[in-house]
Amino acid sequence: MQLATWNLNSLRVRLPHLLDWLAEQSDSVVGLQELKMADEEFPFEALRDAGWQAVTNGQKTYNGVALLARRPLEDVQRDIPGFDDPQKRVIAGTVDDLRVVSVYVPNGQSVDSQKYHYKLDWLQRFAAYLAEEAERHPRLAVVGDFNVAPLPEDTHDPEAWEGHILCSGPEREALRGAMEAAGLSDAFERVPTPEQRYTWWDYRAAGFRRNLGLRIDHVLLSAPLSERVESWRVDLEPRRLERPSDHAPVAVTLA
DNA sequence: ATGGCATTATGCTAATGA
Repeated sequence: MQLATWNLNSLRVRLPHLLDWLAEQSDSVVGLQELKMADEEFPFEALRDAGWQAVTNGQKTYNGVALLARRPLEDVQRDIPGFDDPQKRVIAGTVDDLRVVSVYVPNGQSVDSQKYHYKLDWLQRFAAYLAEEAERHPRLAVVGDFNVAPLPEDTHDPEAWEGHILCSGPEREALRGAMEAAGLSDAFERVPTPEQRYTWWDYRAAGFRRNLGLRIDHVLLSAPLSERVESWRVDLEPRRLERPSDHAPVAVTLA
């Protein structure tokens, strides 16, 4: 089976891309981010017709996350319990014996901005939540847009990005701390380094054509799942289409 | 250092993203 994640940057605009991409995916659980759409508008019917169940935590204009699966999604949890946050960034569900979380971590705007501190606080809350989820669910997968490039080589220009938003020390430490607290490891690190590792490219300055990308979308796995990783890939085809999302889908296959 | 491009909305300018 396969675990995947895709920040769509508007489900309304990207629904045709999503349906085309889903048609090529076999047994999968897919996390989506940046739906920018309220749950009442979510295209449940189009997805059901395509063979996918969906659970959503939507929001108008900003944020919004979902989980898709070909099999029933149960025990659905929206948001981080006990954290009063109006931004819809988390949804969790269970498919068979697999617990999956779809997350859209705050962007942070710029280092030391108000949004940056919100991001760091948010990651602390998320870490505590993941630690609890990991205790409850030995087979835990956390997929999404983490808005953190973990390593210098996860950017096209490590010197230029060093210390900037998505790459600052506190952000990287917060992500690593969350992973350690929950016993999660990056599926990317379980496979030989692929030729293409970036998952996001700036719309501006022909970022995709020049491959000026970042690796900020991740599939994190608890130990029992980590051992089952067979491959990690980023699908570039949707990024080449007209009016693409600025993110490409990432998929990890498990034995 | 800035903007570059895209999406959305108490819309034609401003906020946000990464």
